[in-house]
Amino acid sequence: MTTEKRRAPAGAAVLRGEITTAIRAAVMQELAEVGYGRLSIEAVARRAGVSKTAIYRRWRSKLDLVLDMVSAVAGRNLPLLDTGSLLGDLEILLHVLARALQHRLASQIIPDLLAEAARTPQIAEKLQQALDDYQQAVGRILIGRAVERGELPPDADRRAAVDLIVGPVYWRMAISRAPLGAEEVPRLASAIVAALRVACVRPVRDEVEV
Amino acid sequence: MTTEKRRAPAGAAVLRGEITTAIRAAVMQELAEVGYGRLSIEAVARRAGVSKTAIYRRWRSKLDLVLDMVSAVAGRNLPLLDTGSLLGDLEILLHVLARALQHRLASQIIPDLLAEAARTPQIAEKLQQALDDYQQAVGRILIGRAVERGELPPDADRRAAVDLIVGPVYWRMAISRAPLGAEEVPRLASAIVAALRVACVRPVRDEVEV
DNA sequence: ACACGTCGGGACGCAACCGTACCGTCGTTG
DNA sequence: CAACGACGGTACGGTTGCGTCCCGACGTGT
Repeated sequence: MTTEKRRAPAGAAVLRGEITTAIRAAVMQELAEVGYGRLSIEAVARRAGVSKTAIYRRWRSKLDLVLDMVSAVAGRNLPLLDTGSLLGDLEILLHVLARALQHRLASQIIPDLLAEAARTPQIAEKLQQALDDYQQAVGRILIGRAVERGELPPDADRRAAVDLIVGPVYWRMAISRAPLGAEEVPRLASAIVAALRVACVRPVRDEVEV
Repeated sequence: MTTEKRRAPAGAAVLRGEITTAIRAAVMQELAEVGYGRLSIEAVARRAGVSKTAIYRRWRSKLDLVLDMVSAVAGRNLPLLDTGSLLGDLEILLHVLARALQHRLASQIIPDLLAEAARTPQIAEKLQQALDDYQQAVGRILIGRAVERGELPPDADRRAAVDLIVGPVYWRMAISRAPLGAEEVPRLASAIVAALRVACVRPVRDEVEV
């Protein structure tokens, strides 16, 4: 192939960012409205006011498109302030979670993709990775700080901790779909602290395992 | 219309139970495999080895079909043994939950339908109803007993209690999709008991905590 | 000012599914 | 034993979405 002089694309021959943005927004809307299973490229194009070709030029398939969006959203990790106490840190975290899950888009898309992950390995992988990162962050920062302060034993089980922290909020907001009043957060937070103190006592059994 | 003598359907003119059963099984399989969004009557018919007509004779639409199955499954409430202590009751419940969520069909169908509920009012209604029943059962029986025994204060907040009990298990099994070893249950149970003791102190506000 | 070359848009063939109408089958009831 | 009548199965038109191809438009670099 004599690709002697290959000028870089220029002029109208360049992806217009505004259109990419419009597509991304449309995907979010569609994802929330019909779910991943029924997500159709045509509907996305219609909603974005864009041609199908515009989408196929950017992503190879529906899966590619969604995977890209997931990593974009999941990439940014939440900042966890250090309030000086486990209880305070926890309250902040719960507020952030509750706020995030209050958004219509999030509360529809997240459970949908999590369900889809059970049957689409690529989605599962991406989400699992994002989830692991998140869990590690929570475990390392939140629990780690508490251990340093002496609020929790040093051999705390991070996985169990994350279950206890995130589970109730997710259940309440995304499954039970009942609002979590701001005034309920402190009580929930202190309950979780109590649970963590108990749970983080390592496998009592006859110890042995590391 | 002279509907004078109308003989009751008989002979071959009666729904064959075996076919109904085959359809139900096929729906479960399909639901797990492609989800509600992509559930197609044709695929169900194929898998069940049955004609589409057989399905349309029994249910008016896809929604009807699924709603029927949901109420059939959700109808049966789990028996909660009385072990004599909140901790014991809780361990039993957690084991039951973990066992139920271990089944492939359940762990795929439940999150899928819960996500779908966010956009299909009828499904939401059915599931919400089933969920409410379940939550009430747990709250009334499990928490109720604990209150009678004096393990929890009488004005316990059942909703918050259910969040703390079910949330972590659901998160672990259905979202994080990590197995919950039987040896972890006791620790989790005792952690939840600790949380309940704290959480069930009603809206404290400016009151002296116990 | 020209030419380059990618862009967005519309159209097309293909495949899957929906919901219905029709048709021969079959077991019970009188 | 004969006739009833709903059964299950096939066939059909209509709709929707996929993925591709071709074309005119357009704006930057030479």
